[in-house]
Amino acid sequence: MPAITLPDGTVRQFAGTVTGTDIAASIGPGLAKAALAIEIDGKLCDMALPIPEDASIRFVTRKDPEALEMIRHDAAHVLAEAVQTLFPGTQVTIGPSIENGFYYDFYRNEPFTPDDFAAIEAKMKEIVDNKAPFTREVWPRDEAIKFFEDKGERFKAELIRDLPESEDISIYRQGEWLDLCRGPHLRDTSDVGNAFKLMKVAGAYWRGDHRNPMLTRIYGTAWRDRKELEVHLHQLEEAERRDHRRIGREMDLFHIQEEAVGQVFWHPKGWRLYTTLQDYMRRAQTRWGYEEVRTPQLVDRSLWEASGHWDKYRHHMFIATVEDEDKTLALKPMNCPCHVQIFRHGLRSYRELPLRMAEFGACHRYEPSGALHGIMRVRGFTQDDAHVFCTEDQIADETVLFVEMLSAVYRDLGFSDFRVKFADRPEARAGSDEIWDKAEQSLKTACETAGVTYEYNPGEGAFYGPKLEFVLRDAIGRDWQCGTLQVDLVLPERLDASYIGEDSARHRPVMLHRAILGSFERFIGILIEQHAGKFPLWLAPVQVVVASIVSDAGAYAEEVVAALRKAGLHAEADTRNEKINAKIREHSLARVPLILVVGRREAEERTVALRRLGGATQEVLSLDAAVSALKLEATPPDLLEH
RNA sequence: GCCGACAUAGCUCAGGGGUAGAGCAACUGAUUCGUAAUCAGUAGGUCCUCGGUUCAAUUCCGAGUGUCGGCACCA
Repeated sequence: MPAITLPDGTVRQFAGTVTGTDIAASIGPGLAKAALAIEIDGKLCDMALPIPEDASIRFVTRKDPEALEMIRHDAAHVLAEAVQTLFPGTQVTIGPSIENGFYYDFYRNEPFTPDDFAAIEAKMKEIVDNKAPFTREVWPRDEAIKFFEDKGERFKAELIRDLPESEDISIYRQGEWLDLCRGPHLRDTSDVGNAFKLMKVAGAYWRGDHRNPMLTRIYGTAWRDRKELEVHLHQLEEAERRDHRRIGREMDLFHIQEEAVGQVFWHPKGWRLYTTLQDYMRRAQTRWGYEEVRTPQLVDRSLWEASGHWDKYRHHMFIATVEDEDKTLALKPMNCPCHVQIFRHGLRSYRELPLRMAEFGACHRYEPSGALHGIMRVRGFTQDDAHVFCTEDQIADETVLFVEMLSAVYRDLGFSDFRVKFADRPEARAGSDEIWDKAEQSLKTACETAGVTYEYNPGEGAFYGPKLEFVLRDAIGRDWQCGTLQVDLVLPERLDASYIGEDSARHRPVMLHRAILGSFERFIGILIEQHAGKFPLWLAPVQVVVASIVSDAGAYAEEVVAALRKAGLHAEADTRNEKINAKIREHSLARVPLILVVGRREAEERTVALRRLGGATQEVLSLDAAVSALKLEATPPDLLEH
């Protein structure tokens, strides 16, 4: 006699074991039709699952987030059935739901191509239209393994073998087809609906390990209805329009070419953006008590051996030799060992700590070819790097200070939203467990002091210490890891850094590695995509174009430009023999934030007609008023008087 | 690095075993115009590189390089 408690608190008694389907039917035909799944005591289950005992339940309908996830998961099953029907001999592996959709990994000698999509999608629609119920069965482990092995499905058999003994081996059937699956699933294949689309094929390693065979993965997107699908496809187009590689070309900011793979040729406008950002960061560093340094690009192998990088990262370092000298040097992949050299040059006193040493450090790393991506992932880049040499007691205060600085910088650059992840010891690491215990504990304490809440990112720390990762979210909801704060008790030891304490004895300092932007290249890529190239005025490479209407106003336009430049603005004159419509269109497409239109009238009255990017209206100002207003408006946020 | 796709004018792209095509941009000329495209003309190419097949390859085949999408990697 199970008593079923509904979300509104009412309790219904049933004569014997019931299912979600029974309960929904007993409540009403509307719900019976709408309920796709049932949550039993907080656990999402199939509608058809028998409920023998008292339980609190809740029905999941198409509008619930869980339903969308199930639609995607079911779509993956439907995809797998379609593929195995059309391409016999293909082995199935796994197919989860993911953000915006699903994928399924197959093993097949011949990989799929997007040309196969039409046929696969057609077959999927057929399967959906068949309205085949998803039914759950629990099989004995040995039987399941034998079944899949006999079918030649060695990946599935391996999955079952690796399931914990305590777990049921559940099999879901949909019509003729079946798959090992934890579930839960929707009622039948028609619940998947018609708002799905196959998107791309890709290679993926079995179980994510590059030593395993390569599978062929088919990605799809799936939604509740066609309208949601359309919105998603539209967002993808929008993201493509924001692509920093495209905007970089359109705005003439930078390029990359074959002779310098993974390295950026900054064009004048891109470099202006870069230096504006660098100037800003330099001011921030000064304000927060950093000293700037500069260290060599090429450093002898012995230093990298001492730091441990040679051992671990040699294959990712650019090595340089000269014919006349028997030496091996490496382009620095990071700055920390060099900063330690400055620290240990001469005796340091505890009075100097915390010592904050910053460098816009140009680094080179031989990134795997497949990792390269525009200017976001490159082989030559510049970090806004710094190392804080301090005592263990100072870690907490330094963390507080750093989080304060990072928040201010992100806010000034237009990012208000960021999360923190705590990455602890990786498998391959330097230093004893004791040291790691200490480093992780002090970083946790520091987070508490700084009021930083974080999520765990297990095993993702640097080889010399745990780290905080600062992940910011851009205008279209994508996450980017930029900032980092790492506690390092290993390198000071390895590179023999010390200071004289109050007790006149030598002590090891702690090293905090930290960056806010990460790398300029990557961060500028993010900035471009965040703003879709429409930068805030202070960052815009061309801030103002003065466009003349008639050639008689040309001289005045030049005069306006000169006045703006004198005030420190990046201004250009457009006195070409073109119609004003054409000029406005062109500079608007070039994402110039401000256009000053000048014709005969403005020249006579010494005024300008100000038009803002995207705006339909204009504002007529005197030249002097315009110059001082724009100068103020173009002031970097950290230099504004509050 | 691995799997797949792609590489044609500055850009976006079409084409195809036998003089290489469009739009935009560029250049020249005319036009002097009031808030998102004035008109006309001209020029522009090792069809990524190297090899093979062929009477003939930019096109077909192979290798390499690069880019793109994933996977793996990201000190």
